[in-house]
Amino acid sequence: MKQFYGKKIFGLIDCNNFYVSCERLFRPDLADRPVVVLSNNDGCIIARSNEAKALGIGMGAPYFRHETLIRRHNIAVFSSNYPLYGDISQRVMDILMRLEPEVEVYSIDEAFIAFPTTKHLAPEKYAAFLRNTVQRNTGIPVSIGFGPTKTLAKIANRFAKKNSDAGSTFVIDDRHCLETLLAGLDVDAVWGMGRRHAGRLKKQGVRTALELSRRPDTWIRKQLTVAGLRTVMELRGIPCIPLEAKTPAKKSVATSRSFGRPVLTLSDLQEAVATYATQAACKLRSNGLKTTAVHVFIRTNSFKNEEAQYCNSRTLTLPAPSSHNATLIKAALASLRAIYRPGYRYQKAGVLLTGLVPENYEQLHIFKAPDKKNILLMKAVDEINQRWGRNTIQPGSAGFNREWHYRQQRKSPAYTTRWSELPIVKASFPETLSVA
DNA sequence: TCTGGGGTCCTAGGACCC
DNA sequence: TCTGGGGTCCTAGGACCC
Repeated sequence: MKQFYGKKIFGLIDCNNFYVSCERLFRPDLADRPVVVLSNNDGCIIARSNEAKALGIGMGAPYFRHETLIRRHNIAVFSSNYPLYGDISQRVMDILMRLEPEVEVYSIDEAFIAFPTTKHLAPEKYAAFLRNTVQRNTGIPVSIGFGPTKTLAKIANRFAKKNSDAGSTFVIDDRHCLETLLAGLDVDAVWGMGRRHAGRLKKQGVRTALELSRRPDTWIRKQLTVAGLRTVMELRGIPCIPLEAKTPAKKSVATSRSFGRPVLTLSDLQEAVATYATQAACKLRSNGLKTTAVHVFIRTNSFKNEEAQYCNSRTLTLPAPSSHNATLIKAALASLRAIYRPGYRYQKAGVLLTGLVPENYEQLHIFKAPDKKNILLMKAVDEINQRWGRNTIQPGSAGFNREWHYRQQRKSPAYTTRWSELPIVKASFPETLSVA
């Protein structure tokens, strides 16, 4: 780091087309074929291989709009397989954590690292080493960007991705390199500048990241609030967003899904909401948390202009923090009954838990002793479902027919997380092989 | 027929208190 | 009967991220 010497270097390691790369791990026959992965309910395309991108398939594009193109080009299509992606992600992160003391797991497919400039004398070489290690040990290709701030590491990473010939790594290491890069970068490609911000900036004549970085602070603050100002400082090479190596405690937990078909009746909605409350409660327990507020929402399909629209939500505060299925279901269903209106075609429902507290935090209810039996019961339920599959034991209110349940027609096996779905390898010896 | 899900942070405005 | 300013807390909505 020539001009940035003496400071910290931030690195962003980003798995290339992560979900697609995970699917390809166990399907080497797909190495050169275009591949896409779909969102829940097989609705949108949320990951594309480079070949699929080249065919013009955009991020988040509705699947049904591209069906013809997909057939014509023999594109492989997968429903999302989160247990698989989560497991592979963990393996990638484990490797990074073995090599670096400070790792921030930023998302399922990205991690930041930070180290003093003196630690690794040639960042270019170190980036190549990291990349090769992850590739060799997991089979997942990554791109790596280094820069003097997290925002600039993000930008370096973007150029690394485009630069697969140069080893999929890129280092921003002096003022000239930085300014050349920013001058060629659209504002909406800057981390933290979403569509709204970028639109407003462009109206005011700010088109590139370099132009943005040269605007006065007061102007930025007014247009984009303090978060925007932080981003601009980072573009100038001044670190404002620290590395967070310790995962902060969760503040909310949500479970929501679109339905596989429109839902009209209260009883179907009740099954769905009870199911989501159960899943959310399970997430709470696995994070060692309890909730104090249960929020429920329902909504019709806003893409259907010709249909009557309705959406509503309600929050219920619990008398004492809880993570017990029955308690959360009861609260969620009470809210649902209050907001349900007949005569609409509902498309989505969800349960959001907020006001989370650690499970050992005992805000005792005046009239009720803590229910030890329930705690043991939930523990047993979680262990059984963990071992035998998610719905082995479920509350009756979550329903058994589940006609509203979302579609997932093209899911790959849970190759690495279920014994029954492990890939099978068959080896055969060629006849000419002589055994000594 | 068919358009995802799960998060965080910031701000403005209202309620409330002294 | 009339009247002030400042502070805190909470919530809803908007913006962003992957």
